[in-house]
Amino acid sequence: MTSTDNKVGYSPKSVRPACSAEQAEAALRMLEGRWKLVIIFRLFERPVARLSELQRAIPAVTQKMLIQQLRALEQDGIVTRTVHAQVPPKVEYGLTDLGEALAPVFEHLLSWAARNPGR
Amino acid sequence: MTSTDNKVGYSPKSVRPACSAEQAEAALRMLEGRWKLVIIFRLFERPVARLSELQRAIPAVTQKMLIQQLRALEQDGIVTRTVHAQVPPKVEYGLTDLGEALAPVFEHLLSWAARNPGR
DNA sequence: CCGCATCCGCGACGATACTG
DNA sequence: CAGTATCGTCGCGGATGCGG
Repeated sequence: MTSTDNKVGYSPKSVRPACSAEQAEAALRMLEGRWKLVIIFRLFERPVARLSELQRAIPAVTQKMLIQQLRALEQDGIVTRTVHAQVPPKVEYGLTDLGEALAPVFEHLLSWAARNPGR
Repeated sequence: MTSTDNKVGYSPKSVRPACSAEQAEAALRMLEGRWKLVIIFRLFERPVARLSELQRAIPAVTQKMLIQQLRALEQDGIVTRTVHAQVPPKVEYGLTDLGEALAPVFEHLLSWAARNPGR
């Protein structure tokens, strides 16, 4: 894929929709937000993570935003939230099937990240 | 810090990093924002688009945000901006090689969008 | 100690009107 | 047609408090 002659004959769309524009924008809405993609990315490398673990894995995020975005992701059926009623409290987060279905997206996103200059 | 404990043994569903976490988060930063992904998505189906065309394609976005996000994407080397000095003014936007490299990401993202319930 | 909610301040974002 | 200016709203960061 290193050849640049791929641009020749670039008349049609290089990305096939595969879904309606409304579905696409709806999907983008549930992935937008300052930390959602980062959270999902971390949940891929640690499928069952406590809140404190996610905090340690993503030091830049505040606890408030972490909880807030996790709840939103839970509402959208992307992450699971399991509360263990005990002392000290223990809440574990994970990915649903829908969340794990994002794996190929992240794989290509990460290879793209490795490709770009970073700026 | 980057030497995170490699507690392997996870199921094969995990995503292979393929790049550093810093690169990943840097990449996510340049794709975050309310409309950037939608704009890129539209630029895939219309590789050379004027501002008014993008406005028509994305009715929900305001002109201010459209220009603002396009400038940010241009700064990050994802979209190109071509000004034609004439009357009436004509400015065309397109994808750079880096932007077009996002194609596989969008393909999987769109198939994921078609899969999820939408909500 | 861990998970979570609340109050405050700022910057991103939405809506409208205006300029070249 | 492309872009700017202005104002109001809301997402987000920071700090604090509270229950288990």
